[in-house]
Amino acid sequence: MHDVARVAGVSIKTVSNVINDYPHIRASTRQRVLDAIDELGYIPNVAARNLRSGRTGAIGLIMPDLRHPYFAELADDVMRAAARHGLVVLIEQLTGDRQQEIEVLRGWRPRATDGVLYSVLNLTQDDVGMLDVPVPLVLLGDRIFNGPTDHVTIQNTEGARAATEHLIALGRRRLLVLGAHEREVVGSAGLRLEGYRQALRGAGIPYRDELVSYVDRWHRADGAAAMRGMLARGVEFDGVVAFNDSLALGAMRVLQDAGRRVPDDVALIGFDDVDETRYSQPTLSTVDPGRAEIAERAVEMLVERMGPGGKDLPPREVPARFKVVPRESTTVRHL
Amino acid sequence: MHDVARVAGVSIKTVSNVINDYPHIRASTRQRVLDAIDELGYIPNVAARNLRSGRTGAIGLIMPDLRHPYFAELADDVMRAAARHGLVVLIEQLTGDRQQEIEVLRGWRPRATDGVLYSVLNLTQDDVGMLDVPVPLVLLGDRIFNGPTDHVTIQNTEGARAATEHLIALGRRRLLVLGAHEREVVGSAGLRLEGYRQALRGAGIPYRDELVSYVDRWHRADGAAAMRGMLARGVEFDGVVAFNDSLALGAMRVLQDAGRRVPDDVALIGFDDVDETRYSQPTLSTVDPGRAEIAERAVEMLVERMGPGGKDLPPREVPARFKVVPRESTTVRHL
DNA sequence: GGGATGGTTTTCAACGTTGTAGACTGACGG
DNA sequence: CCGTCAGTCTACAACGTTGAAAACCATCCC
Repeated sequence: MHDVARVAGVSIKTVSNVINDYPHIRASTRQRVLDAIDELGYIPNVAARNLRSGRTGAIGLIMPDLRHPYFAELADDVMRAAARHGLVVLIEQLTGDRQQEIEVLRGWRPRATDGVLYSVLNLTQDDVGMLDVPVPLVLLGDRIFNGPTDHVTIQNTEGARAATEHLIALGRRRLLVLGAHEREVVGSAGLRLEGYRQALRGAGIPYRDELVSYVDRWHRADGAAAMRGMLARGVEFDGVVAFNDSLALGAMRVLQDAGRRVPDDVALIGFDDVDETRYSQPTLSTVDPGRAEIAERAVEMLVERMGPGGKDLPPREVPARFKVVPRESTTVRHL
Repeated sequence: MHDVARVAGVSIKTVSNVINDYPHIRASTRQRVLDAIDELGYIPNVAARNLRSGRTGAIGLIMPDLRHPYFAELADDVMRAAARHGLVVLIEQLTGDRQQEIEVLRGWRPRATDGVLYSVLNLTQDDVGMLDVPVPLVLLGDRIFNGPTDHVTIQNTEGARAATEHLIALGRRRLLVLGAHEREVVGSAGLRLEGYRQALRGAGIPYRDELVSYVDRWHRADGAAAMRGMLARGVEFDGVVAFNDSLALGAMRVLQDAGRRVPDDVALIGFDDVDETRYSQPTLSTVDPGRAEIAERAVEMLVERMGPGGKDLPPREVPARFKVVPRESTTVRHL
């Protein structure tokens, strides 16, 4: 920067002003500085800028690992949205371990960014205190309500309810659930289960616990294992509400191995609308939770909070628009 | 840090020394400092540290977007490997635009990290000059050879050849190729095509251009479209070598829609061994290019280069071990 | 002509840390 | 008793940038 200043014949502060688009600069001066920058191939030192200005130009994204297609696609959406605001995204993966999650929040990373997007996983209402971090924070997803922060929520209950109603509309009555979590109430699993129950209630179908499969993790392998367990126990069912697409796809595979036709014998619906659902055999009906909108809004809200006066905004909660996406796995062929 | 020093009754430099594990510190002093740090909840300022020390603790990962399951899984592997070395990963996505790719390399991001992992996409041998960046660089994948940098390579030719031979061993002779790139020689597509040709040659099967489907991008949708095109043209084939799993899965879906049985009518093999291949219907045979090993080795090599004397190491090229993973899409059922 | 005005540029200090070099301390050998 | 030495600790400056405030400089108006 000193070199640039010397070449352009100005002070380093003027170079700084040019770089930062300070308005009151004579056009000719600006041009001389820009030329000098070009000539010398000068690139600002990020660390020094961060140190002096207190902002890093980066936001953190704390989420479960990228192996989940949903989170990979969410990360992609977030990175694109952030790029539109000139921000870089630092991804921090959660292992599913509650202790690690708390350490991540308490750790230095949040302080190395201007703000944090946090796709909550293992924390509960009791952990609200944990969210009292010194940087702007926006939550994605579910779990903690009445927190001190902004929150872009997936409409878990409403979405699961709509998914379940979709199966009921096909005439299915014995509806398996994949992905429930024991004793959980405020997480995705708990909320989606509630949606399922609401739909049953609405249709006058009794809720039966034997149809609920408790699955901790939501990978394909878990869906496959859960379905194998159900089949082994000889449970009868003609529809499956899976709490995410991976579970649904893992389960579908097992169903087909067992000779059940999808959707004829068993109709199947997932949750998340990952790209993969468009290419499975059969294609998977699912609930689009509004992922792109979630990323977009979350970044926007974070940017607002990072801006001047952002600290004084009251906590906001924005529900994303969801919609049921019917595909082949719930489309009974006309024979 | 000043506060910590005051509370512990030492100079700030001693605090710094404790934090950085400087060996010559009296145990009692260290303890007093640690206690003070704890008491005050002190966290080092990353920007200041970066500025003073010249290192950022971050490495860049330049790659195509995370929507490709292969790259999402690779990013995950890289992040885990980096974490083991105490490094953070900054992901930069490529759009597929050659100009953007050059800008990314020329841009400030590489300079904001201690080193860069670069999963080459659109550059060719002619662009070797572009790689002359001021930070340590390790290439992942293919494309540029005899570059000035370290290079962890996928065994594209050998892998594709083994995949093709796998189909030939099943007795298939009319082998479709999905994912070739026009006139390309040194990229994944070119190298994999070469492997395909080698396998045909080895088996005395003539190479026929009508069986080669040129597909620019390698998403599921592209595989589906390519396969639709082939079917529309009435090309006859009994096996498909797809240059990645997404292409294969997209194509498989179209094949099944068209009433072709996989693998009975058409055997199908992909490339990458993404998780999804284990759950498709039927499961997809593929080539495991050694992704975990690639991430691991690449980070290791980058760390070596970032260390003292790293600049003087000669460029190294490490081929990853690959292996064919046979699954149902190439396992003819015994009827 | 002098002061007010507003655009343009500069000076100065500071952000929080670490590298360098040196100061202090006690133990030890001569 | 002094010099040496290893082990500990500290003073100081510097990393490259930007915020605050002041200086400069035309222009304009009374």
